[in-house]
Amino acid sequence: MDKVYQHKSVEEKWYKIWEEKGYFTPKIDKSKKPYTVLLPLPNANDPMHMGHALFTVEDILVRFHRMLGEPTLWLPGGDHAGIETQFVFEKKLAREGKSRFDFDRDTLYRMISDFVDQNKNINRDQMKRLGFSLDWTRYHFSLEPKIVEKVLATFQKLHHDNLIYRAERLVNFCPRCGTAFSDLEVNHEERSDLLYFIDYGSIQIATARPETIFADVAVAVNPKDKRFKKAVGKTAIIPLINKEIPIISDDAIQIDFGTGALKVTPAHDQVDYEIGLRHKLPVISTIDRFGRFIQVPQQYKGLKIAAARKMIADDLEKAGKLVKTEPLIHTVSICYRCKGTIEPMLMPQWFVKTKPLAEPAIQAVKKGRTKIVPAKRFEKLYFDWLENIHDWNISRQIVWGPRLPIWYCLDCNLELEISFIDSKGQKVSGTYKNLSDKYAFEEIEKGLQSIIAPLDATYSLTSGPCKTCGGNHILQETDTFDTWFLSGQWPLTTLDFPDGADFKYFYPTSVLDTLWDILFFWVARMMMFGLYLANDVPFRVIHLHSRVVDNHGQKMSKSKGNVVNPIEMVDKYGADALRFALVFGAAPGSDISLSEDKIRGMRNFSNKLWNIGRFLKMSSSSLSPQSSLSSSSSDKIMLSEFKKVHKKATSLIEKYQFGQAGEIIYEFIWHAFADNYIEESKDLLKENNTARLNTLLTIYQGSLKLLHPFMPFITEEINHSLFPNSDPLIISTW
RNA sequence: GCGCGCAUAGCUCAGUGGUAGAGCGUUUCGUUGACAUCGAAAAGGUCUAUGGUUCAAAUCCAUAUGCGCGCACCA
Repeated sequence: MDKVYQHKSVEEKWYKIWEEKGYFTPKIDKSKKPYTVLLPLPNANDPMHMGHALFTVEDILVRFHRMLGEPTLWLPGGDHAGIETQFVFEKKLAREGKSRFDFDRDTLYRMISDFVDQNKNINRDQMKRLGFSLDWTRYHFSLEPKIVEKVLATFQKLHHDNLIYRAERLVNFCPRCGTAFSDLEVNHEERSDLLYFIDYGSIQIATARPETIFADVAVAVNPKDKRFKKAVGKTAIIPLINKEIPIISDDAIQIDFGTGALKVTPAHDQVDYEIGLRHKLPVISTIDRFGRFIQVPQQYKGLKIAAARKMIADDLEKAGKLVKTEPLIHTVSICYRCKGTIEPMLMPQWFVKTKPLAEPAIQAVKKGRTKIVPAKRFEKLYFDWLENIHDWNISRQIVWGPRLPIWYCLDCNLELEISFIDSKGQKVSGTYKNLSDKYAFEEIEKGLQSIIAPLDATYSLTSGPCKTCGGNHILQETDTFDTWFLSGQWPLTTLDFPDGADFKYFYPTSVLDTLWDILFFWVARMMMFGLYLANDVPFRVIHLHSRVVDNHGQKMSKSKGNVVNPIEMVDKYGADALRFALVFGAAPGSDISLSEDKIRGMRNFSNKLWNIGRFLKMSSSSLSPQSSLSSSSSDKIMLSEFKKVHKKATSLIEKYQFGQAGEIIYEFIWHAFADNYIEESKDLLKENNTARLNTLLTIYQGSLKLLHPFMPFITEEINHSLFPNSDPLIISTW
C-alpha cells in the first residue's frame, strides 16, 4: 500500500467494478420489501453543482439499505427542463445575433434538441465521479417517447374528468421569455420607483404606472372614504386623450395610500382585474405579448414599457396634468428565470383545476401515509400552500417541451391567429381567415411558429381529420406543457405505470429527498398526481435537505464568485472527502456550510483511515493468522465501544441524522481506535500477539462497513486489500 | 402585512432539562514499528438580552433586539 492514499485510480476502478457487476441494479424479489429512491432529476445538460453533490445523502441511504439486504433501487434521470433550457439556448442565439423568432418551431426544436444532446451526459458522468450508486440501466430522459406518451394520457384523463379548462385570465407573462408562467414561477423584488400624482379632472389619482393610463376604464375609491362621497357616480377624465370614465367605489381601495383614488386598469393589473370583474368593467389591453404598446395614440405605438413611461410622464407634465411625484418603495413581480418584470397580461391559457387534486395530498400527509422530515418546519408550509392553491396554468409559449394534445380545425376556426415563416423566409401573422387565400395550408404548417385560438374555438383531443367538417387543415396547439407537469409524474412514468413490473414492485417509493425549494414545484405535484392516477402516495417519506452555502453562510452563486465546484474538489481531494464534508456535522433542515478547508480536513481523515489499514496490513504480514480474538479488559471495552457506535450510527441514519452519524464514526475511528487502541497495541504486536491483531482487524473491518455509505471508494479499496476473500462492501451485510 | 427559521469558542457549525462539543485556525512540545494529510498538550465561550417555569435552563415558555427566508393583489 502507498504511504498516502491515491484516490484517483481507486475511484475509477471501483465505480467500474460496481457498475459492471450489476450491484446498482436490484433484483425483484417478491419475498422482500424493496427500498426505492428517485433521484431529483437534474437538468440533463447542466453541469454539476454542490446542490447535486448533496445527493450524497441519498447515496448514503441507498447504500445503507442495500447492505441491509433490501432490493434497493436508486433511479436516475435527466430533465429537459423546458424554459430553463430554452432560456440558455436563446442566450446562445443572442450571442450569434439571432432570436427564436427567426426560426419556425420545428427547426428551433431540433436545434435545442441537438444542443441538449451534446451536453446530455455531462451531468451523468459527474454523478459517477461522486460514487452515486444509481441504477443506470433504468435511466430516463423526460422527453423519451414512452414518458411523453404517459404524460399525454394523463392530460386526456384530466380533461375527461373535467379538470382541464381553457380560459382567458390575467396571467404572469414575461415579455423577455415570451411565455406565461404559473404563480410559483414569479418572484418578488423590492424596487425604488416613483409614485405619480395625476390630475383626472374631477379627481386626482396616484399611480406607479403612468404609461397604462390609456387602458384605464374607471377610477375607484373606498366606499368609506368621506372625501369622495360625492364623487362616486360622477366621471373622471383621462388626460392626453380626454376620455371620460366612471368613478366607482370598491373595498379593495386603501384610503391612506396616495390620494385614495385608484385608476382601474383591468388588463394590466391583478387587483384592477378583479375590481373590473366585480363591476363588470370593460378590458382594454395596451401592451402586447412583446411588451410593446398598442391601441394607444399614434406617437406611443410600438414603444417598450420603460420608454413609454418616460414619454407619457413628460407629456403629462407638459399638459400640466402631472401634479407631483413622490419616491415609492414597492415590490414588483419578476420572472424567476430572467429577472425581468412580469407583465400581467390577458391571455387564453390552459389550466388544471387543482383543488380536487390538492385535497387528497393534504389528507395523505395528515394521516401519515407520507411523512415529512423534518416535520416541524415543512409540514405547515406544505399544508398552507395546498390549502390555498390556485388553478395551475400549464401552458407555456415556448417550443422546448411536448405540445398539448389539442388539435384545431382551421376551417371550423377561421379566427384562429397564426404566426409562421413563409417559403421566402418572411415572418407572417394574421387570422386564418385572412391568410387562407394567400398561403397554402402546407406552407403555413411547415413554417409554423405559434397559434392563438379564440377562447371559443372548437378542438379535438386526437389528431386526424376534423370530426365536424371532415377537413384536413388541422394544427396542433403550439402551447407546450409546463416542465413540472411532466416531472410531477416522474415516479409514475419512470416506473412504468400502470402495468409495469417496476411499478408494481417499487411503487410507492421509500424516500424522496430534495432541497426544500422545490417542495411546491415538484414534491406537492407528485403527491397530487400519484394519488390521482395510482390512488397511492408516491413516497412514504419526504426528506428535505437544505442548501449548501459558503463558509460565511452565503448562498453560492456565480456573481458572488464563491462557488465551490464539486468536480474540482473531487479531483483535488477525492470523492470520499467531498462526500463526508457535505454531511459531516450538518443538522437536518439547516444550511450546510462548506469550505475547501473542511474538505481538506476530511481528506486528511481518509488518509488516516488508509494508514490504519497500511499499518494493520504490515502487521499481519509478519504474524501468522489466528481465529481467536483477544480478551483483555481493553479489548472488551473496545469491542463494546464499537458495538455502541454501530448501534448509535444505525439509529442516527434511520433518523436521517447523517451529520451526527458521520461524527461519531469519525470520532471512533480516529481517536478511540487509532490514537488509543492501536497505540496501546503496538507493544503487544511486537510480542507476536496474534489474538490482538485479530481483534484489531475485526473492529477495523466493522468500521469500514459503517463508513462505507459515507466514503464508498476508500473503504472498498482497503477492505479488498486487507480482506481479499471477503465480499465487496457494497454488497456486504451491515 | 402574515408566517417561519436562526442567534453557542477567532471562523463555520453540531448539541443536550443536570460538570459546554467538532472541523478549520492559534500556541507549546514531539523524527514513538502506519500516517507531518501525524502525535501529545494548551489557550479560547457569563451558549444575544430581559423576564418566567423548574431543585436545576445554554436547553422549555414569553418579550425584545439583530440576521436570514417563505408567502402576499399595496396602486
